Amino acid sequence: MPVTRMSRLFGRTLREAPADADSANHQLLLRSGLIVQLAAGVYSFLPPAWRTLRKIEQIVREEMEAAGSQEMRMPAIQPRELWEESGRADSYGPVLFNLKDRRERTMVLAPTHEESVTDLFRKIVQSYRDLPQSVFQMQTKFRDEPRPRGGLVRVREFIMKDAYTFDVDDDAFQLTYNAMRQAYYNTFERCGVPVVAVQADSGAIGGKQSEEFIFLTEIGEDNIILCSCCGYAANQERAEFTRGQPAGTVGELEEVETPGVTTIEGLAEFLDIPAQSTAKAAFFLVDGQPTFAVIRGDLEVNELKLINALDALEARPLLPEEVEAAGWVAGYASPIGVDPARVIADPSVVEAGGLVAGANRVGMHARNVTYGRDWTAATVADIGMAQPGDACTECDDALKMQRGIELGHIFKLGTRYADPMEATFLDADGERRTPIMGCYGIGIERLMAAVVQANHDELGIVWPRSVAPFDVHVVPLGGGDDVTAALSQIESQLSEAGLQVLSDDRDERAGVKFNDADLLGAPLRVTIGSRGLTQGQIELKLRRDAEPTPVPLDSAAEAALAALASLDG
RNA sequence: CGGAGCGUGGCGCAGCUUGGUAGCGCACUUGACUGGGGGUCAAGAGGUCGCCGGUUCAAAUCCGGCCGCUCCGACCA
Repeated sequence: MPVTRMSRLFGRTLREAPADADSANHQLLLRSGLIVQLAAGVYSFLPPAWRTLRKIEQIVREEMEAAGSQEMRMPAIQPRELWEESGRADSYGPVLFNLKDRRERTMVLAPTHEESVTDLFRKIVQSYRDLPQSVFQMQTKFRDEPRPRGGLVRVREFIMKDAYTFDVDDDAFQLTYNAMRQAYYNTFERCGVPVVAVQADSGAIGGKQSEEFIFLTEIGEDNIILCSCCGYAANQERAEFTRGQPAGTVGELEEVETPGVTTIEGLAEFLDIPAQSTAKAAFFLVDGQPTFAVIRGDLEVNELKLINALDALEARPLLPEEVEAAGWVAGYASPIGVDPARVIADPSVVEAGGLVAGANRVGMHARNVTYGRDWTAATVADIGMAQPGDACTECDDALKMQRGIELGHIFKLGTRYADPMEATFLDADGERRTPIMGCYGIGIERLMAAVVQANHDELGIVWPRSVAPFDVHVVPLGGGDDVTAALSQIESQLSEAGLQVLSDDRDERAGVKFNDADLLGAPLRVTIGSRGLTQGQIELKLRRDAEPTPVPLDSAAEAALAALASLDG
């Protein structure tokens, strides 16, 4: 393997990070000259970064193949009709990069490949004898994200590993899913990034159950609810929680004057009652329909749960004028008298008994508002947002919340795509059946960012050996004949041993070379200087260690291999 | 899409309020010295000050419009 010369390396290190970079990984990736931004959410990956990305890809590839998946390739350019067939042209619409070919036909740049693979399935698979099937691809995908951010964390053009599986039934699927789940743990472990699997919402991909593999870090963009007692972990989007003691009252419905009181906090204070004794109304436009959501006053509505409970596609808070048009009084709204078909209630208000709610008149609230007696809702469902401190549904311990980055997401798709696209097979009885699909994604560049975030210090990156762009960073000091001779000996011994070697052949001072070596973060540094050579010694230093170790020049290569081997354990 | 901020040499920034020859640090080139944690000295190269328009004798600076980038939110594997 040829030695890479620092003087020839395409890219430069920076002493100061560009002002745009916020997180440690983004700053280090820029400072070390690994990535260069071209546009918002669009980056170039210079040679060392590309080496790392290929190593990550290879780990992913090995684990996918070990799980029985076959690598393949699918088109990035696709006719928009394919997306209309699955029904996602609209739901995924704004994220799709659209383009027209010379015949004015509308094409899209694929953001993901469920449609493509389902199309392939129906063209290829006819019999249960052909199942199960598992394929994967690592390709560039394109998403016109509303807001790229965090360096490589959310970008618009990125490599994604996606695997897709097809099984004859739920039982068979579960085996496939479990194997993939294990492959995910293996993959992240090998890349040196700790992850936690959490229950998640399946979002625009669709389907029934899904789990995200989260790297917990303060720079993450997802909120993760965790129970340190029993291990429950879920994205806040769908986390469940116990609602605590109801604080309802018993009595006749009666109105009470509450001038100027329009918030739950104000109401609780004005009437000297706990927020748990109040009902909160929140108004949403759900798939175009004004919807009245009711939840206990101390809780917040989780819009995603709301959408899922109503089997809807989208929701947003109503604008003030829309609230008025619906006949509701912001700040004093009451579910009493509202068409139950437009009301959705959280169990917290149903179970509580009498609560203080609005009276649908400015300046008036009502006491003892009781579900079932005074009002009802067509839908009663969990629409509450779990918060840190809420009780775990499994063990009643207090839940915690941490930020995290979603590195992988695995889904049970069920028949979400096979149904609309009419992908079927014949079973042993000659009956036409629909395959149970799964899909399994990993963002490759995002994973690299997580590797850096999880493996750095104040001086630079500390690459895990498995994905380091170079195994060894050789630093010759001075250009004396003794150094030159030892350098050439070491370089050839290390590269003949199969190591990837970066050699700093620049005429720079020691400090400059050491700082760049720390920044670039190769696991092992080999320092060759006259000072040591007079005793026949060179120095080895693991990047993660503070101090170098002198070793005899003659056995330096073996010592280097041993030092690297010590990292793999 | 709503809110905030920023666009001046490769990177980090000053200059703008009060219009008048575009500056500093790092990096880069050449030379000398130096040589184990971003060294010193000397001499250099490099910028239509994001773009377009306006005001003015004169615009980086004032005014209008647009574009780009970042952050918060919305949204989003």
